[in-house]
Parts: sequence; structure tokens; C-alpha cells
Amino acid sequence: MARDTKAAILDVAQDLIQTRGANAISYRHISERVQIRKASLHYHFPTKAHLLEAVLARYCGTFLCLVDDILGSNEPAARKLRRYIGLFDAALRAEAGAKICLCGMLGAELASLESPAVAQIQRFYRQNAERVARILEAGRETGDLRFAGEAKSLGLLLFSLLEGAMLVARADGGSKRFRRVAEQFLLLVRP
Amino acid sequence: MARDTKAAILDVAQDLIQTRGANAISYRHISERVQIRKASLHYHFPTKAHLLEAVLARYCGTFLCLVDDILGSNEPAARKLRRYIGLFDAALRAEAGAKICLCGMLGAELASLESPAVAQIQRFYRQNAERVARILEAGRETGDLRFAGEAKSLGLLLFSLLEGAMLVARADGGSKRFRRVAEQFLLLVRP
DNA sequence: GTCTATAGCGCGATAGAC
DNA sequence: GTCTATCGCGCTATAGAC
Repeated sequence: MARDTKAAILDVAQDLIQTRGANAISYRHISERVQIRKASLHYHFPTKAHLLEAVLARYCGTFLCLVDDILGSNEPAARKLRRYIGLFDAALRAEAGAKICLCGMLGAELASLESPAVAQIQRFYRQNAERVARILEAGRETGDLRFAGEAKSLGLLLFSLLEGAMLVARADGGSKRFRRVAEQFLLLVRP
Repeated sequence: MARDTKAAILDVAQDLIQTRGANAISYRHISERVQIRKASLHYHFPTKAHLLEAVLARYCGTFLCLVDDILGSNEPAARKLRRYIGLFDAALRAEAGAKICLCGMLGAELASLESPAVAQIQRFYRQNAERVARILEAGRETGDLRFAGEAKSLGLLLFSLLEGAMLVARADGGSKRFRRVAEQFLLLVRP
């Protein structure tokens, strides 16, 4: 069915972009993994820009839903942060091979992307930083966390840290090193 | 002179890679900025891999020297950290256009690079994390800084944070937002 | 050292049969 | 929806004149 093929293409494209980057993959790479010919991909996604936008939209939507699940739960702030960190760690641990956040990868490639994609990436960054800030602020109010400064700054800090730590840990140390850095962050904000 | 041409090529290539990424640039892009024909570039750097390795080697060497200058100075730890942060901020502030750390960009593109480059990037990460850890440990001993956990973990944390914050801030907020995140980090480790 | 010219390839995208 | 075939382009790299 069309819908399955479309989803399969998105799956493979997303995986390849998270691993190698949008500028390092081609319709041929995708067609070799989805059982379909290169030209047929254009039926589902006329141009590479269309495909990229679809991958981005799906990823951002799914990811933000997972984050909102965490926000809506009744858990201590430290537990929420660990679950949030786990969302990123999952990509590093992927059995298919270490990946980084889709929007981290595309953030690096930002200057070679078209503006709708750039706007989506900016929105992803803002939404994440803002949600992390909410967890932090709530944790500070309950006394579950302690830190100086504004929750908004610290939210952006943690989000930036996770994006950077994925990048660095993928090159050296993997998920284990990533989790070590994340735990070190938690040490800094525990009372 | 040959040496000037070579250096000019390296300058332009480095700038383009920090802005757009190694996978998004070509010999043509470089030749348009250096006053030389596309084919002539191959005289200085036979292949793209050679060029990339030369850019990397020069960047890592220069950057580590600047870091070691900071380490060797007689300043309080917080001041050393601010100077270290300034090394990254300089790329974001570049008048030619916002850039990220060369090794941050290449870390994203890691899966599409050849192994000598990968090894150089890993080394850059380790050397930076280790030097930051030394600043942090010394600062803790003098009472200039206060933090829980191991200096080694926190060194990797700060380095990862700066790489991630460059990426995120380039997309949204620029140098100003980057410095805000860096100052928030300092708040967390001040006594 | 730098040039012009070009080989050879992979790419994104389209046309048209089925 | 998927196929085969192909166009036209930009790329890395090389050959050979100057």
C-alpha cells in the first residue's frame, strides 16, 4: 500500500540522515534499503526538499509528543530529566548504528538547507529548550532541584548539552560516555 | 608564492566547511573565493581527502595552542573558562557569517569521512575535554569553583555543551544566546 | 604553478510504458 | 504505483600546453 511505502521511505531516509547527514545521502542510497527503484521515490516525494520536510515534520511531531508525555507525568523532576535524556540516548544506542538527533545533524547542515526546513529546526530547538525549562522550574519549586540562574537559560543549556554530547559521544565513547555526561549534569542541579 | 596560495586555499576551505560542511562544498566553491582555477587546486591538494586532512591538522594545532596558552596563564579558573568559551564564540561572531567549530561540523559528518580524519576529530575531542578538566580541577582546589562529581566528567560536559550550544545558537539567537548559555554554566560551578 | 579541456561518474529529476 | 530509460548537470580528478 502507498501509505506503507511512504512510511518505509521516511524511516530509511530519517535513519540515513541521522547517521550520515542530508548532504551525504542520495535517492540511490534510499532505494537500496527500501525495496523500490530510485525513480519511484519521486512519485512519493517529488524532490529531495519535499522528502526532507516530510522527515522533519514527522520527527519533530513524534519527538515533541514523547516530550509532552514526560511533562504530563506525575514524577519528580530528576526522573523527568532522566527520561528526557533517554530520548536522545536511544538514537546513540540504535542497533543499526549510532545516530544523532535529526535536528542536531540538520543544524550542522543548516547553511545548505532551504528556509522551510530551517524554520522547522529553529522551532524544534525552541520547543525543546522551553519544555526543559518548565521541568527545571517545577523541580526547583518543589525543591527536587537546586540551581542558580534562570530556568530558561538552564533549559537551553541542557538541550544544547544533549545535542553536543550526542555529537561528541558518537565519535568517542558512545552511549556510555553520553550517559556519564548526562549524570554529571544532574549532579550539578541536585540539592 | 606557493605557500601563500596554499594558505589561502586552506583559509577558504576551512571557512566554507565551518559554515556549510565538508559534504556541501566543492572545489568550485573554493576556486570562486581563492583567485585560482578549479583544476589548479589539485596541484596543492590532490584530492578532497588530502585537503580535509590539511585543514583539520592546521585547525586542531592552532586551536590547541590557544587552549594551552590559556592553561599556562596565571589567572583564576573562572577567567580561564571565559577565555576558553571565547575561542568558540569567536567563530559564531565571525563577520563573514556564523560558523561552528570545525570539529563540531565534521563530527556531524563523521560517518561519511575517511578514518584518518575521524581519528583526528576524536583526538581533538579528547584533548579539549582533558584540558577543560584540568582547569576545572585546579579551580576546585583553589576554591575558585565548586561542583560535585569528577572534573573529568565535567570537562567533557563543558566541551560537549560548547559544541552543542554553537550548533543551536547559530540556528537561533547567535553569539548572544551562546554567551548566555555559557554564563549559565558558570553560575552552576561558582561557589 | 596555473591554465584549458575533458574524461568519467553519480546525482536529481522527468518521460512514458505497464 | 512501479518500472526502464534517459537527460542534463555538477562533481572529482587527470592530461597536457604554457
